Amino acid sequence: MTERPTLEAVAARAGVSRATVSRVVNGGAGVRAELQAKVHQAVDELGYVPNQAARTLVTRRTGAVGVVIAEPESRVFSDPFFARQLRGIGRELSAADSQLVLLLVDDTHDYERVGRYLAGGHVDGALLFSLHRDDPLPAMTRAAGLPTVFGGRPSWPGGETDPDVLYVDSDNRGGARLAVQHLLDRGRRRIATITGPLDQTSALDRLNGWRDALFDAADPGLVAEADFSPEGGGRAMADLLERRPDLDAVFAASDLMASGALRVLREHGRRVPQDVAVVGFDDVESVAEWTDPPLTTVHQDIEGMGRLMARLLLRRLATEGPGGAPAAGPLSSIITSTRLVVRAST
Amino acid sequence: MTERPTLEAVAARAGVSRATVSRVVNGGAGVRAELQAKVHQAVDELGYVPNQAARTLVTRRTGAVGVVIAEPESRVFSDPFFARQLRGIGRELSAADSQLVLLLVDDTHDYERVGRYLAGGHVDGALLFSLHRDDPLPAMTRAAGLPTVFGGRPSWPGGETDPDVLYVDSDNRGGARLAVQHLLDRGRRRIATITGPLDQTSALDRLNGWRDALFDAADPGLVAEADFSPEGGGRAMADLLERRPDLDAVFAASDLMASGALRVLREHGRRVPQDVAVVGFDDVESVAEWTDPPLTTVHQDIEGMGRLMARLLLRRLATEGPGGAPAAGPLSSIITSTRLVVRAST
DNA sequence: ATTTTTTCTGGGAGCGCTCTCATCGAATGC
DNA sequence: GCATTCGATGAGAGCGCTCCCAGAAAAAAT
Repeated sequence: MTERPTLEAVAARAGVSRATVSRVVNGGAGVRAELQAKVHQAVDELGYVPNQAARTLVTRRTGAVGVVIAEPESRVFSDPFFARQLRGIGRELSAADSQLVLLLVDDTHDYERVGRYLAGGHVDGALLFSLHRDDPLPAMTRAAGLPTVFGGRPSWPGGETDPDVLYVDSDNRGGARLAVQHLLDRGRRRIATITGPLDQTSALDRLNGWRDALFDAADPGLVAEADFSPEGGGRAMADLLERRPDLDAVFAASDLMASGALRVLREHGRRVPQDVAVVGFDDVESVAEWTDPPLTTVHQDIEGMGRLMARLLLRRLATEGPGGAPAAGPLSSIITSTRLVVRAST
Repeated sequence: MTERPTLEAVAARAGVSRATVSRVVNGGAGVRAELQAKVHQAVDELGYVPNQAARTLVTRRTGAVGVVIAEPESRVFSDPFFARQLRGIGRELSAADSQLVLLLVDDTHDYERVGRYLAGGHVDGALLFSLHRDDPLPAMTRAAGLPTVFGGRPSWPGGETDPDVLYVDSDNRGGARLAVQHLLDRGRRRIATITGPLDQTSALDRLNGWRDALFDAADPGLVAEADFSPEGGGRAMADLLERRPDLDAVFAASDLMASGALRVLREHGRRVPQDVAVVGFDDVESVAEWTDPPLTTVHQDIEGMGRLMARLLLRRLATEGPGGAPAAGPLSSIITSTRLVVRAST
């Protein structure tokens, strides 16, 4: 590995000062065109690339944003939800010329390392996702003073109302109400629900939406908790069929779980939608459109949520960082709306 | 965001010098226990976290490794291959207390940003994956003098024999031979193949393995190129059925493509394995064991390959970096073996 | 022609850390 | 008891960069 050239070297070669090279490298404002050309030539000849560590040390900016997903890889890579959201984030950051750094937290031991990474100033801000109750990450980024935006409503006490806590979430509760109301409109009366892990607010909110719509008919015996996976959804469905063989509809809190439920219903000889109607949540095309029958589901704009998260963080960085504008109006969390997409499963 | 404490502040509080605090923070070798305790207390009280940029500036180490995947998110997140390999890498890096930084290259514009990130000294080394022919990344990391390990045999001229180029690959060609030989042993004679994108060496090698085993029977009309996806595999299968309705076996260069092929065969009323035998490649349980019928396939240890890549890179870093041991024997690329797993599709 | 203003450019401090080297006290050897 | 060695500590240089400020040069105004 040959020695990497420094600003100094470029300056010497171009016959100018370090300061001038620095100006040129950073846009060249206020430098004569002639000198700029000289500097550029020297940069090319030497193959100069600025040392980010040195730059970060003085500017306090890294140009990178950390995205932390606290789920086992297996889920991150199998649930299209993450991919979609990540794409939205990536697009937005890319447009702002920021680098997305994806950090996966798999086992507990990783928390410490990731925390150190975040607190160590490797990134300008953090996007945290899919948090479960008591996740230590929010406390970590807060202690580190790292601007953070959450994907999904935070679950800790007061988190929701704290103006310093920014999050992007979809209207889970409203969406769930929509789904269940639709089932009621179709004449269904014994409507079960398969929930996500109830230590996540999204799962909890969807369950509450189900309760809202059913009032007294919200029988706890019609609730089965799963984990957002197809297998979990299948198991929950089997469980429900055993407990309440007379159920005539199911609201699954994710498309993936709904797909598992559909399979189990088929195995039990129940026809969908004739015997049992099924509604999902997410509207991930690669799942909802390809199930048999295609799934009625609650649509949320996942990629858009990712974009919003990124945009919110970028705006926060722009106002809080050094040289930032003095707050162009307060930032606030965002709840995106949902809508029902009716296909053949209801 | 409150001012973050510096080493200086900790030193002042503990009543020692900066140097001593630095020693303690980095392991505490050669510092009296009494002082160590004092320093630790000061660190805790102040909530001190070392500034990585400053540290990196002098040590030239970041403690992070960049993993670059040059595929659209949609593929990265739907092909279990990446997840598995990533897990292997993550495990190994985690054990070495290094941070995995995942960089996704989606459109062409991203190359420049990722290149800048890699060259800018954000990471100590890079792991590059799934490269297509003429991918600019290898040239970038080489120009930046960044230690790099490749996933899959490099495709550029001389890349394979250059001792400076390290890669981990499985014996794709041998595996493909195994698969086709197995089909021959089963008495099949018109054996088609569905390949991956032929600008990737893994796809090319598997095609060559198919040719090896068939000799003269390797009819170009029995080859269809796809893209490693189920849909692509399905399309290729349909294509083959049209061109060679009398084929009696298919070797698909990935399990995902095989699954698509199985679906299309079923739709065309061909029974597997009676009418057409199918072999895949990868042995990703979540696919191969769940197809109908379960898939005979070539097994490769994907997670193990990820671990090997990481280990190779770490070893390279240990020897090349500042203060590195003077090369504990030369490093070399690794080809892992494959084996056939026979299930019900043949 | 002289002064004032405006543009450019360079000098130099300093970001927070590590690491070499000199220092100093204590422990050891004779 | 004095010279020698050794371990623990601190002083200080410097990593590569940005950015403030002063000074030089050019342009504009008097």
